[in-house]
Amino acid sequence: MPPHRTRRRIPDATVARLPIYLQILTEQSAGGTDNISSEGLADLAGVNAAKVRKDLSYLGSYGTRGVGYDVDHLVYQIRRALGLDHDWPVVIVGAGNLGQALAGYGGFNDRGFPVAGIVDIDPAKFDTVVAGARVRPIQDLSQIVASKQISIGVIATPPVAAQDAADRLVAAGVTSILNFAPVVLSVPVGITVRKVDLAVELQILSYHEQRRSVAESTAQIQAVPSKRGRGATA
Amino acid sequence: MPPHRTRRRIPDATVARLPIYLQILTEQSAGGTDNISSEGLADLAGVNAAKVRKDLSYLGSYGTRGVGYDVDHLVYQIRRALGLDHDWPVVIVGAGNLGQALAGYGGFNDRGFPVAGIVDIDPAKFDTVVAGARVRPIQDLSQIVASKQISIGVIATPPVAAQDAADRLVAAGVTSILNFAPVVLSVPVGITVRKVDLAVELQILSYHEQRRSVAESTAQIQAVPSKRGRGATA
DNA sequence: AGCGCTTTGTGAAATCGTGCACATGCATCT
DNA sequence: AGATGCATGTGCACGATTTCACAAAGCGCT
Repeated sequence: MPPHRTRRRIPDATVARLPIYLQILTEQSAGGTDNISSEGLADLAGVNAAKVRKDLSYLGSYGTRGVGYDVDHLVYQIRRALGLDHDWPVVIVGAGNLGQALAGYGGFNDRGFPVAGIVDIDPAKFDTVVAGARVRPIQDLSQIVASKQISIGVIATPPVAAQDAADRLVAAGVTSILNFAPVVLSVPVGITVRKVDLAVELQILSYHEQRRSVAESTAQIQAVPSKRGRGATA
Repeated sequence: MPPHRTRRRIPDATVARLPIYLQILTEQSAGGTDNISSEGLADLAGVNAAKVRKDLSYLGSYGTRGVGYDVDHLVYQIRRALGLDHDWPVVIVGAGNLGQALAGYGGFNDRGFPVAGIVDIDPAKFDTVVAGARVRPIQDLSQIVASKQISIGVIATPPVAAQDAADRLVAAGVTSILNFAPVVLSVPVGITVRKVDLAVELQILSYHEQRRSVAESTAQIQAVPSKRGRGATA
């Protein structure tokens, strides 16, 4: 059996951090840094050094004791673990405000997720060109997915249309869905769904703001305890 | 002391789920349902009923044994816990593709986060009107934040400008930041940052897709084990 | 070649989150 | 009023994740 056989399952929490490391390492590589320690990477990512080492250990032993990690090699290994050694074309359902912005957002194409198609249910939108892609009728979805070997779909429809969009995507053969609509989708087992809800993010910030003001008004004693240092706060 | 004193700290995992419950309950309320059981809510949210009960128990004992929860009262309590009993105006930094889409995205205004201003550094964009808001120079940021009592800022700039945007927001007095730029921000302790990175989400999906294909090619034995049922997958 | 410095990789402990199982308490019916 | 049934609220066990702490290992210097 080949040396790089299927590694043991990587914990979800780690999978969620690997893209961050990847982004930082790519920047470092571009900046000419060719070696980095777990502590250096941890500082840049705003996490604990031990966590970085444990995360990376799930990929294999690619560091050098006393030295650190070779940046380019780490980039290669993380990309491989995440399945980023080839492009994953995506199809966007919904050509409204958000769908158009997503199609035009450079971050998709640049990072290995070219927009292979964008569909809508509204005939008024057909054939309008959004960021180089022509909007096509939702009836063409299956054909687009099949012909371009797409396995990832993005839902950018209004809430009421989201479940229908999901059903159509699944029927067309898509197995992963990124959902921007503020609804909980119901999908068959085996389909992976991730939800990004802007209002939810803001509401979580609201919670922290609210706590802040309650704390301020009730006690002057307890000065900001926050165990959080510099860097992103959860 | 008042009965609704500062409750004990709510776990992050619970805070992240409360907005989902809130959304579902709001829909249910609009649909005429006035009572719901933990199991009913759990099904709609795609989670375990015990988890729902435990989550809600952090807010207090607002259910009735043998009956369930009063939908409207739960909506009220969750809103209060999240600090949604008043609006939180937000300011958007960056009037590019994404910034414009965000400003035009109804989900902000509708859910208690009115866009109180949008600023950019590029003079060419000044005074263009985006979804009812006039783009203003970034120099006006402090004044906007101060005059409208803003505590939440949204960063929708290109990656290189994001740290500067964060510094300016913090200097202007903002204490919570929602960051859409794919960079790790460095902010003083006490500032809450949440990051939404579209590419990260896609990369996580990519990981699952990649696993799927590896699994398919190595073993036909192990049929999709997936302990995940219907509903959103993590 | 050996020594010492540095940083990895990983057991083990501590913490956090989840889900089960059931006693508790409310409402309804007789 | 008492009995019955049902769904909440929570103690407890389990699993996942984080953090600590240290032995193992590479590198450079003498």
